[in-house]
Amino acid sequence: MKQPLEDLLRSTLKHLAGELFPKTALPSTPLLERSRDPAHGDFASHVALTLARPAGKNPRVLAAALIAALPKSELIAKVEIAGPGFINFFLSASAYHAELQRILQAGAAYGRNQLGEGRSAGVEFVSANPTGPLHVGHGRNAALGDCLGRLLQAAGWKVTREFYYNDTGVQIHNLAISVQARARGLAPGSKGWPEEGYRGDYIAEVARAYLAGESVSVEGHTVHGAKNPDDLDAIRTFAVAWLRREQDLDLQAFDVHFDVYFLESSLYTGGQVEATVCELVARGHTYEQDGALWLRTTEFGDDKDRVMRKSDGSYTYFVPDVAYHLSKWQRGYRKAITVLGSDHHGSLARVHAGLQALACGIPAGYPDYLLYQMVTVMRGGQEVKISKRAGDYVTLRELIDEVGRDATRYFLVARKGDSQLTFDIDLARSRSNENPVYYIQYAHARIASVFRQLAEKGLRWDARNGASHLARLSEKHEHALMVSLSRFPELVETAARNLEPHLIAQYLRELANDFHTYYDAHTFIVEDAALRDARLMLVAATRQVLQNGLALLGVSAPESM
RNA sequence: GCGCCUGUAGCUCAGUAGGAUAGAGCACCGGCCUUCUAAGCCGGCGGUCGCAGGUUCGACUCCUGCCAGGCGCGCCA
Repeated sequence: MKQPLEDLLRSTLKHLAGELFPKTALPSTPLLERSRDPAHGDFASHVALTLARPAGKNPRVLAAALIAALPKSELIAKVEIAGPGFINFFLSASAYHAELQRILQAGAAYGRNQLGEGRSAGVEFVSANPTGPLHVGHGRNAALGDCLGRLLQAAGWKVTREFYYNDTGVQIHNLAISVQARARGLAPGSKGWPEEGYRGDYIAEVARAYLAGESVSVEGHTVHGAKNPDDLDAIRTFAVAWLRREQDLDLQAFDVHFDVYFLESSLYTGGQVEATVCELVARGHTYEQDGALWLRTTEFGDDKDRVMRKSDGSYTYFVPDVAYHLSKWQRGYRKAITVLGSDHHGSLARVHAGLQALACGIPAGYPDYLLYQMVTVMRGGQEVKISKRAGDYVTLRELIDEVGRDATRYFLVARKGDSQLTFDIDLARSRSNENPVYYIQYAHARIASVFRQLAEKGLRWDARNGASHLARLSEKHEHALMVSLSRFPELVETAARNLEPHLIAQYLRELANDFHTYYDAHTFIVEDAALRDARLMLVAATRQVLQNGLALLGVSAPESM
């Protein structure tokens, strides 16, 4: 709804450019914004204020000239100049009526846009190493990444969800020797227990299954427990598969699914790590010092140079990181997003620098990062310390079991990533009625109930009749609701562009509020068929947008509660 | 010491690429169920947008400097 008006305004301005104001002064930023105060109309433009200085004219004079040049449009009922030179647009009722019809015609597609133009986007998230169950922080990552994927799909991107993990290396070695110790009957802390071992009870479970010769199927292959506690390779393979499967079960319970599992080890076996280093050396961005090979990342905005190959000949983790992100580009992702805990933000500059040093056409900001701050968990009024090795931490599974999938997802995406999140389990559990997700779902359930009631009364909704009597929707609550509905596509666009899923959560709460207010103020199932059908049209459109919005969050839209 | 992030109502947080009188929820006080689900609605209370400068017609928003908190600064991953 905003776009046609924006286009109209911009083309009018282009027409006036050079005559009323210098051509170069035309801003590329949006010219329109939603008015906060209904007294200011539906949309407001401050373009006259912006142009006043370069034009050397009074903004109100500019505004008047702009309005005079504006072509007639069915969308616009009235245009006013206000204050120092704001232009306020009052949309016609028919503009909103047309939008209602658009919502019902588009259905699940309402709100989508073509920002991505069908290009390929890779969203990498969770990417937890298979050394233990997923915890709350992974939950935030999973919720953000999955919603982002949904948002980008809605914005016309072809999205691939990718999970990157390491199946070798130090942490995995610790995992293997921990399972081995358990298999030999050792308990954490006892004599012979490895210093860096993982102490959680789940390790004992892995050891038990290994000794019992159980089999594990994950990512399309099956691993059998070799039973032999001395075979560390077999233990490692089994443990990795076991924990990967556990994670997959958690993620499935969270309704999060991946298209690609990418193993860090494949970058070594496939030669990409070696190739990346050779390329960087060939580009002349490296030097040797103290027996190590360094990359001059400072030439590309990093604050210090980085070691790529240690003096013992092995690579630092930073090299596969670069090779991995290079592979994203090579695999066709024109947009790549890495969802990452902000405690790892130090690696951003390095990866960006490494990719730029390769000078292979990757744009400067590639990949995008969606960083999120730590989640602190409160239980019994106390913070639950997260210590993976001690095995004492809140798992994602526990949260889902206690709070429910919908509420957990909603909570974890409802806040901006860059603010810290306190997840109070007791509150979420014992006072779940106050949870905003129920408020939104309740609006949807109420609508479903309205249509059930209608059927029970032997009535049916005549959509065509409703469509021809939309002029009957003249109450202020109806107008407010129509305004909110029409904002949805703008929200999807902004949220996708800025990688901000929380905007959708925020919006849905407001939309639900508009609906509940309307519901309490007016009865929908009235005698007057014209009014009834028109109101049900608005209600049906609300249901559709609630569904579409909840779908973006991966939260269900229940028919009853 | 350096870098990134944060600081908005008693608490938890929004504030959509600088716009008009800063908004929700919770908490607290007071109203609303013989009528489509009260998991709801309405009203009230509550603010020096961390502090100080600067840019601008206009700053919660941009810049600088301070203060406070979180995270990160290894030939660890």
